Amino acid sequence: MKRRNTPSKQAVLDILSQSKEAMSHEAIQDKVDIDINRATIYRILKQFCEDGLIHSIVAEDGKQYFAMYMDCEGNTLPDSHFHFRCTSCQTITCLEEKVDFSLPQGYNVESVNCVLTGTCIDCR
Amino acid sequence: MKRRNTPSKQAVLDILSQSKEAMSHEAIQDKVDIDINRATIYRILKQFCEDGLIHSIVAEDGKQYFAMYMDCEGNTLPDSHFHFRCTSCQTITCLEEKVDFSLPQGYNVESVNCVLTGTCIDCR
DNA sequence: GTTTATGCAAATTCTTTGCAATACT
DNA sequence: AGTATTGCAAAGAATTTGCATAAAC
Repeated sequence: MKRRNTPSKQAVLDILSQSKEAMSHEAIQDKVDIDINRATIYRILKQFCEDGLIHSIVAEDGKQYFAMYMDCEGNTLPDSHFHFRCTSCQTITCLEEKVDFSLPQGYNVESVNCVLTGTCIDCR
Repeated sequence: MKRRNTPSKQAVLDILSQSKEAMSHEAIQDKVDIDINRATIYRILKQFCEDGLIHSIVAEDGKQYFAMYMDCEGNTLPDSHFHFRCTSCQTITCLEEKVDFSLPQGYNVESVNCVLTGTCIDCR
């Protein structure tokens, strides 16, 4: 399936590129300057994930959050990094800290979903 | 609120004690030998979590999974350990591997939700 | 002109809640 | 008797899907 460039995709990408935090679908919809349908946003995000443009994590609240694979300075994040979810300001940040582990032999890891929950420095 | 002992709670606890894996609400309901209402199971699990008897994690599928704080041999698991979710056999196992990280100063962690997804040794 | 994207509404799935009935202690 | 627990049905929230229309290439 060939991808097409559309205003909706561009808008979602713009928002995510400007965000230091991983955003929920709802937050993206709120921030986007044009009206995009909920389902469309979900489809765009899914596509971006498939294309490796962004990554998604699922937090303890059971919701998905999306973020670029790059931080604001344009540095690529390590494939598997920790995320921090602040229960006070509700933000989810990508941490520099890489997830490090060793598995029993024979296990094969395809994806990593690590979220630490608590209060961030701005909220304590 | 004082806790009472009931057949439903006992049944749920029995199932979880015998399981090497973290179980979804649905799996528990299927395995329990008596009929327990869905809502009741959720309430029991929530209570067990509050009491620190079991722990819950949320996997990438957005669902909650529950497991004892002890493994089958009766050894207590570390507070924060990795979980492994096999996309082939759909099981979620508590790993011995402890989640290890260091946070920027000022961050305060209350809970840890770490799930590695892939294929386990039995499924490759 | 084809094929991908979108909007809309409805459907799914997991989880929670209100409330009346039941069962512990 | 008094309070915790349960079942039932309905409500909620997040996400997905089918389908007709619109927009990209």
